[in-house]
Amino acid sequence: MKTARNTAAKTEIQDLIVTSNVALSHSEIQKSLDGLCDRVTIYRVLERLLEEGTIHKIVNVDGVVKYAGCHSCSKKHSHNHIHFSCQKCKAVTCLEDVEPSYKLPKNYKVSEMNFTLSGLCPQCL
Amino acid sequence: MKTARNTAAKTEIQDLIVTSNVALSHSEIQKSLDGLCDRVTIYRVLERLLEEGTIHKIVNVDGVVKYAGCHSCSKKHSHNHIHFSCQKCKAVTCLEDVEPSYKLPKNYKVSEMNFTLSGLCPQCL
DNA sequence: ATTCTAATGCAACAATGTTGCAAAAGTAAT
DNA sequence: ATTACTTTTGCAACATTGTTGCATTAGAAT
Ligand SMILES: [Mn+2]
Ligand SMILES: [Mn+2]
Ligand SMILES: [Zn+2]
Ligand SMILES: [Zn+2]
Repeated sequence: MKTARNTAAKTEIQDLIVTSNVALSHSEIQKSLDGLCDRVTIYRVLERLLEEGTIHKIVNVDGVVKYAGCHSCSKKHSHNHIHFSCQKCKAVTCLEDVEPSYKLPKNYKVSEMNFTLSGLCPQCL
Repeated sequence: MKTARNTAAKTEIQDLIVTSNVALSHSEIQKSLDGLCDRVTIYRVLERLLEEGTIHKIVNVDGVVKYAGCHSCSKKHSHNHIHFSCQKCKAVTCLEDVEPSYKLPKNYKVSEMNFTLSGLCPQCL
């Protein structure tokens, strides 16, 4: 069996993401860590945190990948919430309360969704 | 003033995308063109087609950027439709008829949306 | 045919992400 | 505390995707 280990890198990265009120990109995390560990390690830690269900991944409209803490996810990711990407302050936030509704025409089996709105956030409006 | 010109590359790329019933990525287009023009030219043609409002850009859940023809866009892109990304056949399609509804909590100004569902398409179900 | 300039090719670069492998460091057992 | 096991890391090397500068090519209007 595989036994996960607690390392400085993992603890610090997890703390950064979960504490933050905006989603963070790999490069933003790297900047915050200030040389605590290698770039590759950050990628691998993020991968582990995703598998654990601690964080979730957001692909922004501009293609930038960001990470945010999970709140109502226990082991299985169930993200049916919207993300908002501010074009001015560049902040990407989870709108956990906003669940979109839609109706698919034919036989589709949905297992994942990625819904990002972009524009101006309340602070920048 | 700038006067657009019709070139072999542009004509071919536009035809490929508009004709296709699935969204195409840069690399898929490059493969189809089979050396007709340089990689960079493809990027620049895609940029032009986007500005012209002939095609629209889709950032998939996996981060892959795809391009599809516009149908109800006249100069201004207005894409309020959903995209579906099949995890089996990898096809990304426009579901032009499906318009999601949602209600944002605070003061947000939305100018763009990117909504992609992934799972199994009717063919793969 | 001449002229103007949009469009292209090429090389060089940057950003992001992945992989292999040896070294380092958790963790549990002794 | 020491040992043994295996996860995790660092480093180098690589792949993919996208951008930029500049000289050259080639539409299209005259
Ligand atoms: Mn979220
Ligand atoms: Mn579409
Ligand atoms: Zn903002
Ligand atoms: Zn399919």
